[in-house]
Amino acid sequence: MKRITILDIAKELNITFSTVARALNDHPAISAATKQAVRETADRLGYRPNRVASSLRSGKTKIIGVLVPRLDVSFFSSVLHGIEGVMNENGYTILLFQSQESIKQEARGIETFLRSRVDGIIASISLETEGNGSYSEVRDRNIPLAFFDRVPQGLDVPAVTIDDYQGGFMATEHLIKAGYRRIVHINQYRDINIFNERLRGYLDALKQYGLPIDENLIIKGDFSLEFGRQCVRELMAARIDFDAIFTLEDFTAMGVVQELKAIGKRIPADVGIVGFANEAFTNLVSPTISTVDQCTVEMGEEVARLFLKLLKKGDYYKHKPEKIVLTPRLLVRESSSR
Amino acid sequence: MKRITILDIAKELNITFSTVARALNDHPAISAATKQAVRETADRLGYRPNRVASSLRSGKTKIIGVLVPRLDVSFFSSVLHGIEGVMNENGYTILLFQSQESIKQEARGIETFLRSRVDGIIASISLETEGNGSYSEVRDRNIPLAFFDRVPQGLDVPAVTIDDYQGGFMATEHLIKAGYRRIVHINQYRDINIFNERLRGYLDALKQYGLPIDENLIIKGDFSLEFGRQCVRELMAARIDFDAIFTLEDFTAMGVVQELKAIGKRIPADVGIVGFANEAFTNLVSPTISTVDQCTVEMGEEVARLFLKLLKKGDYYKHKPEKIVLTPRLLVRESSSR
DNA sequence: TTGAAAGCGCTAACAT
DNA sequence: ATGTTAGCGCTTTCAA
Repeated sequence: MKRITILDIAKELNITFSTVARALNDHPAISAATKQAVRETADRLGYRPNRVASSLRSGKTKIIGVLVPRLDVSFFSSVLHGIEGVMNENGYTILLFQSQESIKQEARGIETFLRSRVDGIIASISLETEGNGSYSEVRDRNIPLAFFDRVPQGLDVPAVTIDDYQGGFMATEHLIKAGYRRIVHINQYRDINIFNERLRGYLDALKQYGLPIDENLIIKGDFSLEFGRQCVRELMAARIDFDAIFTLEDFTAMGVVQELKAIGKRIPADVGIVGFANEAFTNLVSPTISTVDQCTVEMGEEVARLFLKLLKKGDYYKHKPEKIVLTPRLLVRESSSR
Repeated sequence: MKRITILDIAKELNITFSTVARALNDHPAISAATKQAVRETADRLGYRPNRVASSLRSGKTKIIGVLVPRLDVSFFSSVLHGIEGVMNENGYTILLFQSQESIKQEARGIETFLRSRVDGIIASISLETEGNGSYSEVRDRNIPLAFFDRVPQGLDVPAVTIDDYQGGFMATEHLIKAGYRRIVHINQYRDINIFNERLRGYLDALKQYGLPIDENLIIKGDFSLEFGRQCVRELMAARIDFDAIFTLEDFTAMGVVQELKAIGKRIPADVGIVGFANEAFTNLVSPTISTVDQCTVEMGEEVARLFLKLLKKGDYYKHKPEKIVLTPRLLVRESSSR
């Protein structure tokens, strides 16, 4: 099947291709009759506008690059769901790239986006990324850029995040108000802003309620269910006294719950638990796990909208970048209700 | 910052732009010295090849359109994770579109892909799609096309699926062997091939083990946790005797478990449960739920590889389309172990 | 209201 | 080993 171009339509109708182009783009100077004829012929011949050609000429691709760490993590796929939904409604298509949490792969993604001449980039940085990664170059080329959740520290760019500080604070405050006093916090060993913020929230809540800060209660490691179990084992082995655990994310909390149940601790009577992320399972397991909801789909939609605003403004880097901070929702469930 | 083209590099070095183009593409006829000089200048000037131009000229975009129902469903985001991983390694980028389970939106997706001149399309059809949807047109245009999991019935195309028949059979057989005799099956009201296959597996297992088929035990509805609960309530209200339930997917199974526990039934002693999909929570709840694993990431990787083979062959629609059927894994857990 | 013509940045056939 | 040339299919300016 031969590829139909505006030239073929023009020949059919004995007009020039530029008239066809204008008719298809609903140019005001073209007569209704011509437009009608052009559209019918286009349909009849099975014409599909060639976006590649139009992009080359116009310099706009109507494509947005989205760079996420990995899509088998429900947080990122939910956000992507939100981004795609809004972008789609506004006539943009998503070019997708996973960094797989690798800084090198992240750089490849940006390179690909640059070569593909995307109209802009939305990203969440990899765990390995330090400083600005390859993002300064995007900025230098005046390509609009927005981040969600994980934002490079050094770059003053538009971003949508949740208030991780507040999330950490709320979780801890809730545990304190429920009467827990020796609250363990399991964090991550890497220097990632959002994780540091949750820790800061934890510390400030303790301070505000006059509780001592005990370094023995602050654990850093990698996050996983297994790590949660290990933490409990180590706390017990070291005979460290505790009556609650606030974890950086839900899988760790799940591990904590499993191990505590295994050694006969009652939840929430003996130990209160709060996780982070509102993974689907937290509301299905027994006891249901209290957690902090990160408004994933909303975050995606917000970053997409913020991005569209940015695109309209032009001069992306001349204005003060807009930052949207969503308020996390504390979901109190059985694991901390006593 | 001015956009650098091969012409700028050529001017710097006093050679022609075609030499530059060849040097950049590592053409054998170009001297090592020239290549070296060109690459250095390209780096120095911050040159990025323009893929849009190269695509227009070459007719290849190195972009694959991926059309999925929705990314907030973990099945699809996991498969996409697999697809992107393999495609990425092979130099392809993913253009993403969600049909949101709507046939109209699905058609828009295909239209977008066609206009974007993607090198091929990988898709899983929407629940609304009947017949071939808009896919016949893709075929007519000789654009390579492959499906995963949900495949249009009428089109003979390459596809990766799991053996849903076998999944249904294994689940049912396992329940029979565990001593359950009155096995309910909760299915979906729509005429979707993969769902029908699971039902067929259920029926055949009953037949093979000489158990009667009781229409009262076959329920059709929409899938959700709430529907699972409702089914149990209705079975009880109608005083229908049953000792096991095999559901079409895990959330329904979860609802079934919750409702049964609520009315004091013991699992697996009184009622055995098997779900389908191996959602993350099935291994975390209590009792852990037996389920059928769909090999999601593997499915994505397989469909990507199948696709790459297809691309190499050319003449996509002249060969007999390859179909890969993955064997599902039955995961026996507490909910059906007695 | 329509036509003519230039050019976006490459690839690739042909020429030297 | 390098240069010349002709497009790919559009958008857009200028002219009629």
